[in-house]
Amino acid sequence: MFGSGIMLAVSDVVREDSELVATWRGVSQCHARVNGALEKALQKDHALGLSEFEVLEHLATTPDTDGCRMQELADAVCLSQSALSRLIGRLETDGLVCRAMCANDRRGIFAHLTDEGRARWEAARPTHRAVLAETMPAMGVGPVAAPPAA
Amino acid sequence: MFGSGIMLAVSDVVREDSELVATWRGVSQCHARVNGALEKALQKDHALGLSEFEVLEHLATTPDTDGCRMQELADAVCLSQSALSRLIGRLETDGLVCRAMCANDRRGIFAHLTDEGRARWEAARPTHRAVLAETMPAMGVGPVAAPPAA
DNA sequence: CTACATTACATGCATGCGCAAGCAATGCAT
DNA sequence: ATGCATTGCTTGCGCATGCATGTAATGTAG
Repeated sequence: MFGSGIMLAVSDVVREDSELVATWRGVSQCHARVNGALEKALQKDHALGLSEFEVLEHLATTPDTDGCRMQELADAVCLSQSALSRLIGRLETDGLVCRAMCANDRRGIFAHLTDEGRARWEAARPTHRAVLAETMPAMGVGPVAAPPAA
Repeated sequence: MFGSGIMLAVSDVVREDSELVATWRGVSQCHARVNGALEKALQKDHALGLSEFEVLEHLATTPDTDGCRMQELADAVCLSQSALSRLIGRLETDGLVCRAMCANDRRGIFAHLTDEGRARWEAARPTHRAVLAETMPAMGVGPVAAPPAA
C-alpha cells in the first residue's frame, strides 16, 4: 500500500521532508520571479499576457498545419479548459488566431495562427528569451519531468 | 561591454536559447502540477488555501516571537503587498492570526499566530508534506536560488 | 430508433490576484 | 516648525482563473 517498500528511520523522514519543502520553495520562488518578469515585459513591450504568448508559441511551433485542438493547448500552457476557451476568445478578438471546426468531429475545434498572430509572436519572442536569460537560474533545473508515480 | 566577456557563435546562442526555454517549461509544469495538487488537497481536507497555509507555516516557524511584519510575509509567500493584506484579513476573520501594532513604528503591523492558527497548521502539515512527496520530482532541483545578476 | 453515457467546448459565477491610488506615520530637509 | 519624500499597510478596481454547469455532437447499448 505504501509505494514500493519504503522503510525509513524517523530522522530520514524528517530529512526527506525538509528537502522536499526546500525544493518546493525553490521552484515556487523561481516560478514567481520568472513569471512576474515575463508577464510585465510582454505586457509592456507587446501588449501580450504570458499565457497569450505561450499559446501563440505553441501554435507557431507545432508541426500540425491545421492548428491545435483546444484541450491540447490547455495542456501545453497548463491552463484549465475554461481558461483556455476564454484565452482563445481574446486572441480571436484581437485577430491573432482563428477558430475552425473540425470536419470529422464537429465537436472539435482547431485553433490556428493568423499572419498577424505569427508576426506578434515573432516580435515578442526576443523579449521572452531575454527575460528568461535574465531571470532564470543558470544551473540545470533539468527537464523537471513528471511526478514519481503519475 | 556585454556583461563579462560573453562571446558565442550563433549555434551556441540557439542552444542556450532552447535550453532556457526547456528549463522554464519544466519549472512551469512542475509548479502547475504541485501547486494544483496542494491547493486541492489543503482546501478539501483543511479548508485552507495554499497561500493561507504558507503564511501559517511561516508564522509558526519564524524564530521571532512577536510575529512578522506584513512585507516580510509577502516576500516569504511570493505575494504582492495587497494580496497579503487581504490574506491576513481572511485569516484574522477566521481567527487564525492576529494583527498587532508595532509600538516603535506605528505604521508597522505584526501578524502572529493564534493557538487555533497553530493547531490548524499542525493539522494541515502532514497533508502538505504528503502531497509534496507525491507530486514533486524526486531529483534535486536544488535550491533554485537567485537570478544571475539580481 | 430511443435512451444514456461520454467527449469537446462555452459560460455563469465566485475568488484571489496585481496595479494604482489612498491614508497615516515617519524621516529629512531647510 | 513647515514642507516634501518615503515607508507600511489598506482599498477600489479590473481581470484571469477554476469549478460547476450547460449545450451540442458522438458513441454505445437495448
